[in-house]
Amino acid sequence: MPDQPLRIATWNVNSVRQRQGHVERWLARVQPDVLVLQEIKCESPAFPGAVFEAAGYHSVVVGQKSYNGVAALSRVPFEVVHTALPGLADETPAARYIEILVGNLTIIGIYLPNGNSGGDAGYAAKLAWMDALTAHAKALMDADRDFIILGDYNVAPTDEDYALGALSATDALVRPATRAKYRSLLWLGLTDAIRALHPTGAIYTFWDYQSAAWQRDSGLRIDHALLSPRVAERLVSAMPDRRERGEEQPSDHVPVVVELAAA
DNA sequence: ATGACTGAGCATCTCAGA
Repeated sequence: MPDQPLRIATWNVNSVRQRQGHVERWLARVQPDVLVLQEIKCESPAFPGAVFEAAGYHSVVVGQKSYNGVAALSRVPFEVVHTALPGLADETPAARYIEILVGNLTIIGIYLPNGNSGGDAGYAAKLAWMDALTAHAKALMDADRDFIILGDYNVAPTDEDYALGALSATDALVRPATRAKYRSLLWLGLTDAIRALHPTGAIYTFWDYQSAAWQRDSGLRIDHALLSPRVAERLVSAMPDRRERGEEQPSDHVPVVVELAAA
């Protein structure tokens, strides 16, 4: 079955219950085919799926109390493939991973651990999560699958990806070990959708609530969409939707939208 | 030198976020 043109997006909403109206309005305005959400911050039964259903989107939810939580919304048919990152040695994994299949395309939504809390163990858990993600992506590559991994990576890949002073050099989002793991993922042969089309310049996806970060444009580029090789050939556009950060009571992240041509 | 937002939850403080 040939793949159709697709508009695929990711958005860390920082509580889906606080941002339900924002998401509804955004779906109506942008009309994505698939939207993956991060930091829904609720257990699955509390997810406002009926609201999105009324807007034409089916959903799959991987929730937990208070923290984390991911979901996928789709107006096209899909199958749920995984609700946790395969290969992660964690008895009770946090709700950070959803993998669905749309036609021949695997769509993976991730909320990668921040790594700044929990001391050395917390940072080690971030790196372990990245290792497991890379191993799984390699398995998909070896199986010759078409896929896109998008979401909140909590990694600013280069110094161009955060505003001067927005982070310290020792922050878990920019530490050399963090960036090395990210490059290991990229170097499987994946394409960073935003940088493929916009190789240089400040392009941010997050602005802290503190210190008037939005007003000063003191942002970070930490939400990414990585494409497998054949999917990268279909890439038409990729850009954060900055407009959402200027809305009332916004999330601190904005959506990132990727458009793919038909296969 | 400093500034300090937001959300959830056994809640008037703590943890986490980045």
